[in-house]
Amino acid sequence: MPELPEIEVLKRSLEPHLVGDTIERAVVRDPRLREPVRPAELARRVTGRRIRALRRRSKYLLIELEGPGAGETLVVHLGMSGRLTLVPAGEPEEPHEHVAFHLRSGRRLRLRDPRRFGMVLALASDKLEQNPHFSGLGIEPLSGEFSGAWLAAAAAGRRGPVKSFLMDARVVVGVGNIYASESLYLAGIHPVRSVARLSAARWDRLAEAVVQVLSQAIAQGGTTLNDFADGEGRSGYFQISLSAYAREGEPCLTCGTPIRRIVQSGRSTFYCPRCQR
DNA sequence: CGTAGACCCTGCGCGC
DNA sequence: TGCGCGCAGGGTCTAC
Repeated sequence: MPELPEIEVLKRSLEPHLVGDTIERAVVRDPRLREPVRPAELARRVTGRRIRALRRRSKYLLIELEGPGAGETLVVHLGMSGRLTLVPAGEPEEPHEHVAFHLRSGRRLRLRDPRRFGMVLALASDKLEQNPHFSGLGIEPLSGEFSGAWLAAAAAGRRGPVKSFLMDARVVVGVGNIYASESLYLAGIHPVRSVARLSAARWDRLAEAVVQVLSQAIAQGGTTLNDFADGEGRSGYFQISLSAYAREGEPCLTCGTPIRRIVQSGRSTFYCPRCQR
């Protein structure tokens, strides 16, 4: 479901409602997620704490809680099928509901995740960077330091197709399967091309394309192919703007050549065989 | 060391 | 209608 833009949209939609509210109870209905939820530890770290701020790192939503010391951070990852929504108290439980946070305002923040690739855990805020999920993460593509030169430097001595490189979170975070195809299409770069064979100018174009695609997707509320929704259940509409992803056989918007689908590292890649070299 | 593939899950749409 | 198959936005581990 979610790549960087979807998590950013989720964060922005929840922020005004959550900041200032207090978590009164963490209810774990089904601990079976990618990493089993630890109910006792979760409750201990979040119960009674006021929500100070929301942040995003990579595809993780970070809910920062006040507390003694540096405070605690509630970490939520949506995996492929996770949905985090704010609902009124008394809303009936839905299938695949794993965790619900009861808030002082009476609302509930609940996580549903049919495929169970998601994650919920709480960490001491000052230990976040040392956590294995975060310690190896690469650069944020919407940060000022991200550039073609940065990508080129990260690619030095590496091999393999540029699409896999772009989706490697140790290099740059947040670019998943949809936005990798879209960025390469916009940059006019063939997804199979080796990172060892990209000029500096093309690295620049790629970095610009990534920034443009992600920014536009955020502005349009994310991509809803099946089930993405923000914290209040609203769908995104960037799917209307997709140029390559999920358009196999349909004409390229630039040259009319049918969009092609191939499989790289077990994931679908969509590209225009004429415009992308 | 880096890269490719398998794997973790459920649900949906499609063709037969 | 019902069934089997392929496919799905992610991350991690293993084998080469």
